[in-house]
Amino acid sequence: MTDLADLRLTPQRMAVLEVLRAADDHPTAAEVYERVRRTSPRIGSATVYRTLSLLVSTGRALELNLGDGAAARYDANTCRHDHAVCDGCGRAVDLDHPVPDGMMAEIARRSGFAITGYDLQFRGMCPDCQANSSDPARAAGGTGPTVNTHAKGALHAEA
Amino acid sequence: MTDLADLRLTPQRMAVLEVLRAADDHPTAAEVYERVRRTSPRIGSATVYRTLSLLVSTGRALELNLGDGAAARYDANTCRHDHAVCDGCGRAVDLDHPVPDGMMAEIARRSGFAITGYDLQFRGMCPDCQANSSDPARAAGGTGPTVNTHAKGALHAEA
DNA sequence: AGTGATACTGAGATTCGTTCTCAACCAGTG
DNA sequence: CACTGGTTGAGAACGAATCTCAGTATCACT
Ligand SMILES: [Zn+2]
Ligand SMILES: [Zn+2]
Ligand SMILES: [Zn+2]
Ligand SMILES: [Zn+2]
Repeated sequence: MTDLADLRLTPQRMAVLEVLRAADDHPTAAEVYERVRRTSPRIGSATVYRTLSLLVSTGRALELNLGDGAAARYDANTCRHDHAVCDGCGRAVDLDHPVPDGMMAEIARRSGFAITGYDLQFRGMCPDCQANSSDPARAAGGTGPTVNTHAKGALHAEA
Repeated sequence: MTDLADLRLTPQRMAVLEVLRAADDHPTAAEVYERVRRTSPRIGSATVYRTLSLLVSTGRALELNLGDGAAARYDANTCRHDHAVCDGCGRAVDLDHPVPDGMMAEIARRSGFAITGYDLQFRGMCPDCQANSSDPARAAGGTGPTVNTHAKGALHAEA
């Protein structure tokens, strides 16, 4: 990967990068901020946001938009990978799955696009939340996330 | 609170649904609001947001989170389909392509998740923006024309 | 008609994530 | 030492989306 030579390695940036590298989950910027403050209490949130986008734009981190409209998440695992997102607890686990190369070529051919990449997330229930599906209490460590209402109804006109 | 079995087809909801059905792009809530106001000037944005999520939760529209951190987009085409998003102009075109069923089963098996669905967006340059790529107005994304996974540019002092 | 129950609306306030502004703060260079 | 340019941090500002709540519309039953 790109080396850090072209970056000014300030203590704040170092702290952010270390927090991100130590994270096994996929923390949001706010979570990174919170963790960085434990070792660098004087850091400002603007610096964390700035550093995260710097890391992303230089290929040292990935920004994940898991599609639920929530905050962006950051991933120090820069190898191309996709995620499975739990509708219950919001956890996102890494997927190391084979991507059919022919599929992207086919899409490019049929759409006329010059495809440069793709984002793919699976959604479902993680094993923990499947076990606790009848229990309204949160799974271990779960940050009360997305209440997914899949109720169906019918619009009926009376006029 | 609201029992979805008791839904009324009010003029406001009618107007939102018609705007969405008439849209060939994938408008954001703000764009839907703007268009609805042309025929229903008294409508409030809260009603538009409420109606859109109502349409989504009752299966009459899809909410798209195209992953660039921008606003959600809405789609009256409720058939399962994916999108190709242009890094140049932001346009999102529908893709009608088959995703191998075996892939989802494999993901489910390996992750332990109970997979209920997936979100997939391709990114790249649409034909129009490819033609105008000689114009150095803006080339925010990677300029690589071939299949390249999330090419990251060198760090440039971001404005 | 009237009455009450319930759903819906719209204006504004509020929340949340993120970016911007700007004075102060280093780190180099001469 | 002063100069210069990148960096920081506090708070303001921003855009998207939701919430609050009083007022309105529509229903069921008389
Ligand atoms: Zn879960
Ligand atoms: Zn990951
Ligand atoms: Zn384009
Ligand atoms: Zn579509």
